[in-house]
Amino acid sequence: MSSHQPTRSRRTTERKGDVRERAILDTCEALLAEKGYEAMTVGDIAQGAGITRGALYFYFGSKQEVVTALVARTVEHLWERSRAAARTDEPREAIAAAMRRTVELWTEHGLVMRTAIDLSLTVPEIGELWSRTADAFTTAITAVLERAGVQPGTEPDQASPMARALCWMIERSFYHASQQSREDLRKASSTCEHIWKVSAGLTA
Amino acid sequence: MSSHQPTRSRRTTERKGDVRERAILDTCEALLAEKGYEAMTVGDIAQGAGITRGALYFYFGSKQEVVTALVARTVEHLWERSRAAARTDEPREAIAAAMRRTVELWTEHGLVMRTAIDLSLTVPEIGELWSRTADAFTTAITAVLERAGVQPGTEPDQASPMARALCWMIERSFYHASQQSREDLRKASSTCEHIWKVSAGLTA
DNA sequence: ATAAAAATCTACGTAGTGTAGAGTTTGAGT
DNA sequence: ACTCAAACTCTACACTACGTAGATTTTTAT
Repeated sequence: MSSHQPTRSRRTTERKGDVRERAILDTCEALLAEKGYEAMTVGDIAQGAGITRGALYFYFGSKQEVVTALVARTVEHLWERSRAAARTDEPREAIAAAMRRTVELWTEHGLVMRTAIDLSLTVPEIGELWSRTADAFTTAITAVLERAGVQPGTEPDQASPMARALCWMIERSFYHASQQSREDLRKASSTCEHIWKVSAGLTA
Repeated sequence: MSSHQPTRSRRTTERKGDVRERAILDTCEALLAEKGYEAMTVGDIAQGAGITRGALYFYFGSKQEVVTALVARTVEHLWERSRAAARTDEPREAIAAAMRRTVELWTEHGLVMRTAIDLSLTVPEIGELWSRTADAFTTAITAVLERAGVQPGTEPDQASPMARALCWMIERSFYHASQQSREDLRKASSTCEHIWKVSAGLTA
């Protein structure tokens, strides 16, 4: 190997470690699905990634760090997807679009998102990541509510606090539904959408 | 000691173990507040209760069993309180009353309730207990919605699923608020109450 | 070709869990 | 008052999983 890469080789061929790192995170995600966080041991992850425990500690300082990295990777994904969010003006359509996107996110990344929520309390780093994500969603919801005519402000019946509550409702509903079937996810989505609309005053 | 207790002594003086058991649960609750579930070791609990680790394992088979018992004890409390629930017919007042009660519950037992939620996934027994509790709340909310004129049924915009979503909203909102201040709890309560009313069609 | 950096390994120290089995206290029946 | 079983408590141990140390091999850059 080693094509010496004429000029554009500021970044040489991908480090071997980068591949391993990805392998570790992938294995971690798989094991998380298979046996859950507690039952999953550092040895398991290493074995799955084709290295020994000792080698794994070269990449990550602890089991928690591995999972944190996995969450970070996924959340990164969410943010990118969110940035490409529809810029619909019609509130009714904006809400429907948002819920469609949320269903997608949870079908694709439900496992990691559930893990993030579960570990938010015990792993501060993850708590921080998830808290940021929730804030982003809350902000988005607030905007829609205001555009639909809800009073802006921080009083209990004004946009901000309402958005926060709706965000928690969505989080929890999807958290549970995504453990069941894809069908449950769809139903939960419809219900949340309905409550969101009603809360926005779009009662018709 | 040992007054021989003429006739009514079918149940002799409280077993020493009963006292210990209570001491263990009390200590567990205190430690949970102080250092959290993960950091709290079985040795800590035993020490706090004035016995050795070995002795503790006479009462409970594991750390998880201790916490499960604690949750059970608390949930028991909730149920009793719930049975004594106001039987108001006027929906608006029923909602207000329910939220008042919920605030009480979370101010008094927030810590254990949060723990129950956190461990629901990893400790099946606790998951079961909490799931029952949530069901009870959902049923109550459903009743109020229906009395307020919401269509009964299981379609996404009918009473049952809506009640479930509202239940999750309340759970999550209080979960977070109870980690902050009593004031936040009050605010969260107002917001949830408002959304609940609007969802019930009590928009005036 | 060589030396630094990157990656990997084996071996060890530690903490916390749960179990075994022996010892002590309590109390109900005689 | 005596006794025996149940209730209770202890010390000691085995096991698992984590994280660290330090030696060793592989890659990569010059």
